[in-house]
Amino acid sequence: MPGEKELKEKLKEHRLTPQRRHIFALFLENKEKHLSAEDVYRLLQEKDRQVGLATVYRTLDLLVELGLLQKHHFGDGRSRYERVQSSMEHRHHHLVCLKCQGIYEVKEDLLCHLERQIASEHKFEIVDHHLQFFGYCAKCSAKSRQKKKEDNNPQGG
Amino acid sequence: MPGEKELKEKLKEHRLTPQRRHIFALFLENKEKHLSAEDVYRLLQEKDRQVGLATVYRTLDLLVELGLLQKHHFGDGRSRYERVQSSMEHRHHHLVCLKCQGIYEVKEDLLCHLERQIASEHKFEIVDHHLQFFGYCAKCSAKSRQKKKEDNNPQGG
DNA sequence: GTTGTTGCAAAACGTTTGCAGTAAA
DNA sequence: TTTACTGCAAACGTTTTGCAACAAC
Repeated sequence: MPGEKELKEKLKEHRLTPQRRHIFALFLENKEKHLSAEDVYRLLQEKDRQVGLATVYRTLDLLVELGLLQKHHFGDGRSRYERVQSSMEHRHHHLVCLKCQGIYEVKEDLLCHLERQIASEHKFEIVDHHLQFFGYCAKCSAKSRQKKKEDNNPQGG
Repeated sequence: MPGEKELKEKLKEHRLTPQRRHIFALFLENKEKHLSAEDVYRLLQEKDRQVGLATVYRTLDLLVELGLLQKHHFGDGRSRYERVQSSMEHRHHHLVCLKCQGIYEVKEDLLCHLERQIASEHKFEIVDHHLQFFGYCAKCSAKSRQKKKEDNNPQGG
């Protein structure tokens, strides 16, 4: 399994169990996805790699602690997890569609400068940031414009 | 009550009830605070303005929908609400201390340019953004440095 | 008087925990 | 063999919901 070595190294005194391998592997297969605990549980079940939900939660916590995963809160009531790429690539932002709940990634990170400025101005030691843009994706935006049109001309114009 | 007119105007077809006035008033008195539903419930209780918890939740939802409050997710498992100032001032960011859970505000908004750029590049209609910096506030940062020192010299040096 | 709103209690939801059995080291 | 880990079920804290009583309009 690719990435197995990384997992083993990071685990250190922790044990390398099948459950932990399965969960980590799932994130390697879904690098761009933002999976909830429930997603992980369900996806493993579908692959006949059933892992108890409590174990899923405990493992996700552990992998975050080890720096292998990143935890996000997009405001839909559940936490979502994502593979942390190399530290170079790890900075990116999210576009959260308020209509379809889709999550899109923005690759650039243009906050380094801002981060330094804020850190020195506010005497706050920054270790991470989350930047989320809320709005409407192209698809939903088009639909919404369509609907507005219809509302203004209910007879159909 | 200051701001009452604004509430009445925004409510439109909704009804202006004592409960809604009390909750909105609480946010006018706590412009810089990030109150959870439980906070609102408890604070009103202390002021002999008891409102049922379910009503607190329903009202907070409504006030967000009306654009009077903003909902935040700082990752501590509960939603927090904050008064939306005039649209000019409404953009600001948060410093979340990972140690003491303190939330500090950064007044500037330097993302307008970035927002426009992302909107056009990704064909995403941005209506809001949340920018959170995670790290350690001055107080906790000092404590942490102190602790590290002690760990390196356990005999005390 | 009509209809939206409230408060309560119950339920739902995501998440955590206690514990006995299991398996990695 | 030791000790960490797992799975289950029960508990937890936050949020939502059904419903009858109530109050704003």
